[in-house]
Amino acid sequence: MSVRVRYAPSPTGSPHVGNLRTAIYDWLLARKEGGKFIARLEDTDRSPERYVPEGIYDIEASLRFLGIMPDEWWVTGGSAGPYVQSQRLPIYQAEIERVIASGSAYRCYCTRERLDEMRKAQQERGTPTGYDRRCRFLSPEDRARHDAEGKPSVVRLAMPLDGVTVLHDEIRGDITYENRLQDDQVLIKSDGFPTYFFACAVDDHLMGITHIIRGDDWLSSAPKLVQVFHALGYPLPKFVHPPLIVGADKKKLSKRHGATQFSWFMEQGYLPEALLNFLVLLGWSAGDENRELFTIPELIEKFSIAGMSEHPAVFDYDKLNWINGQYIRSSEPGRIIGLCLPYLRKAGLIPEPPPGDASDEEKRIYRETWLDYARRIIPLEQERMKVLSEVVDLVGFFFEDLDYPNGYEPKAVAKWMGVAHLKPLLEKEITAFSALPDWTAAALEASVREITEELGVKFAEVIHPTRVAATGRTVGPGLFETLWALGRERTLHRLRTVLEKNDWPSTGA
RNA sequence: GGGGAUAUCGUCUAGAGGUUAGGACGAGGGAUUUUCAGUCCUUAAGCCGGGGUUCGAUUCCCCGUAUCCCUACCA
Repeated sequence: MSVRVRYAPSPTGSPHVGNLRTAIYDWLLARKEGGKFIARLEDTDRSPERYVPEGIYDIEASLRFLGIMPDEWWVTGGSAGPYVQSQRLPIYQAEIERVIASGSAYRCYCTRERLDEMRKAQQERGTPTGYDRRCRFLSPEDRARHDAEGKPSVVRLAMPLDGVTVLHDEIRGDITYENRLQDDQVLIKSDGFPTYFFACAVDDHLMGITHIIRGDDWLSSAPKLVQVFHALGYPLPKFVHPPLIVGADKKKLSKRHGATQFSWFMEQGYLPEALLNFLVLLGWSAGDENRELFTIPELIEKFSIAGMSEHPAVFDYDKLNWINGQYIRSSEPGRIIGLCLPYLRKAGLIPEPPPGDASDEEKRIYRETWLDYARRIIPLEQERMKVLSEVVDLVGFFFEDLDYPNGYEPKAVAKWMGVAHLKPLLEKEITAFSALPDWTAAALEASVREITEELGVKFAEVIHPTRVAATGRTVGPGLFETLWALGRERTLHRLRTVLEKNDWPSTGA
């Protein structure tokens, strides 16, 4: 039987990174085994906090971003649809009637109040909590009476009262649970919607799912799911419970650990392959290969359930940044430029492009003024970026109108704009740069080295003040590439401005 | 309270009944250099505890401990 795996998110907003890691595992397994990757929307919880209709777009965007497109899902359909649980109600209805008729499930008329009180009392007594099964043993007459009265009800699983349920997890092996300790799980809620357990079993069976891959947090309730499969008379798929992703405090990763929503990572400028690479490694390893960076084809080839770890993994933002930096550095500059432009526009460093119906002339000017400039600059910072959004801070000084000393780092000014040889240096540079036949990094360097000689100072004593005068800061790409990228006009303008406005010590004249 | 899972450097992990317990992130040091970054070299850092099995356990078993997860008409 060919492998079919599913990613089953709930539309509660932008998916959690742990959730997407599971999707990645699903996808890798499907690709590795030549199977199908299916996505199914689990929207059976209709409470306003848990049902965010727009959340579905975040899910789609995340999958697209990562490049892990389902073979069958609600967007494109498929032979086992519909792939949205709220559209499958009649299916659940038919199946639950069958299970009730078989005696493996029963209607429960207990009110929430009674359930709450019962639980409270159990907690106070220190006894295990759980439904007391009152309705399980209702007489047919009582049952008929409740139904006749139109009492609201839920349907519960009639959990076996003794014996054990053995779950074979592909990562951890056999796990044994005592049935008497399992609750009579609600399968159909009073609003008619199925709960996770029921919908999951029905859908996974009907969709031909061969491997249920889901977080470790499902492990303790797994026997209930297994019994639902039994009650329905379905064969069991394979179960895979990867370890949880946790925060630095070892607790299940959540909002309070910082960013966990996938959308945040997309906004920050993490590359898809970096995120995928990092997430895969959080709970899986290629074995004896001492390597952290894997291409997607390599991951598909090497992936296996056997390589999955069984203990939780702390989400390490530092390592993610390192991996992302690696991918940024090894990307084609053109790609990075294209990805960075939106950040520059958003920050107001470059304007929005002219509209489609603008004149060719306008478009040409935009391109030459902004795009060509950005194209010169961004590659200079490529090896410094950890995330794309950093480009704004990194290249800001290229775009901003520096009007000395406004926009200059005070510390940089204090350190270098008071040195004795600054004035002759600037004067010589302005003269030399104006006359430079070719505005290239090499020519600029030759020129500055010559000036250094004339001034009789160390190279560093020329480099640093020149950098500060031209950029307003002490750090950045190599000085000559910086000046080259800045262009002759901007460079001269900035040097002249410093020359004019600097607070020169009185010369005694 | 009950149940389940897990335990190798700070973090992600590899590993085998006998190894100098390997790699990576991060941290420290050094080199390169015009700064930062990068790159290269380098250092420190680990088998939870106690029993048992065994000639020999970090590795296998048991117990303990710790941590996490579940304990909803949420998934």
